[in-house]
Amino acid sequence: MEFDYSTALTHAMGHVMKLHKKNVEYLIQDYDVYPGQPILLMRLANTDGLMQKELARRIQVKPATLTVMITRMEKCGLVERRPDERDQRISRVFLTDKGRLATKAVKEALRILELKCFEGFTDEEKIILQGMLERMHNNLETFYLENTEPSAEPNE
Amino acid sequence: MEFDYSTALTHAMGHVMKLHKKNVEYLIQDYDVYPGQPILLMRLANTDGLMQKELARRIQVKPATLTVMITRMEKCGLVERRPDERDQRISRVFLTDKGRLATKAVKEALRILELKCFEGFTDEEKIILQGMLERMHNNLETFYLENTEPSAEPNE
DNA sequence: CCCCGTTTGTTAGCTGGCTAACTAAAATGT
DNA sequence: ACATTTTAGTTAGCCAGCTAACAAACGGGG
Repeated sequence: MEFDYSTALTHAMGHVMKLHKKNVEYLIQDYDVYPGQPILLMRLANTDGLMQKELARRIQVKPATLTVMITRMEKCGLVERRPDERDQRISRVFLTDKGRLATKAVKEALRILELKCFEGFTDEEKIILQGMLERMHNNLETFYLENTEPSAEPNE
Repeated sequence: MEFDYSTALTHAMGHVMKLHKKNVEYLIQDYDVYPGQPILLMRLANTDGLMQKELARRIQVKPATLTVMITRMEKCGLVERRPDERDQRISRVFLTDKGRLATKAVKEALRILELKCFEGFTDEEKIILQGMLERMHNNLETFYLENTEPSAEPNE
């Protein structure tokens, strides 16, 4: 009656995501884009000019992490910071022209890879998978909140 | 006719895995075990005494990465290196008693989390998901090999 | 008006992943 | 038997993620 993690579904899922990441890196290697940046570029392509805190929240990363990434990307000329006029604490992040070009390439790479990844899948299967992922996410989030924020049921 | 990565299934899957990792980190925080180590400990619990290269291959990590991890874990007293008697280049990695204790706790945490993650899933659904993950893995691996090792069809 | 708490962002220092360049030991070949 | 190549592991230096401690700007209360 042993639990064998090597057969766990989350373990298999981790391997798939690792392989996906390796593929992304291969496809974007000719641009000045590093491993963590595609997801950030996709977010910026969608909505430019967010403040860093909000941007960090959207891509599920801590503000401190984003600071370093943005600084690097600014040096590469992919993005630029512009201070907010009203609130001097805030700096808003925008894509440069070079950034927009890189974003286009990254988006195409991700599109191709998504196609390849689900080759042979029916639309119905993809919908089923999406539903499962949502349920997993809910389960994990509930578990996390229950453990870290035992604010509910304070007594008894 | 735009591709929107925020709706991509791999994107959703990445979020699920991130949340999973956050939960693992929460559950093991009281032990001298760091984020990348659970998967390594699980492997060692399964088969002790592997040479580093083989161990790296099993957990899908480069040998250089493993060197640093093992060195740190050796300092923490979780594992120990023993030189191979026949081949002086090889060092084999073993769990210590402390390592075995930590492994037990990690395994329990992963078991609980796996249960929570798939709460509400039927056995059939889990089998379906497993099949999908295998197909995704195959698709991505095939794509990677086709691109990086165009050894097949050398001409024409 | 000024002090104090809050919010935004940065810096420092850690783990973990990678590649590239290196060392040392073993295996091979002439 | 010696030189060469191959293999295992390490080191250095990079990017990405985190936490903790900090600086600077905003805002509200007395």
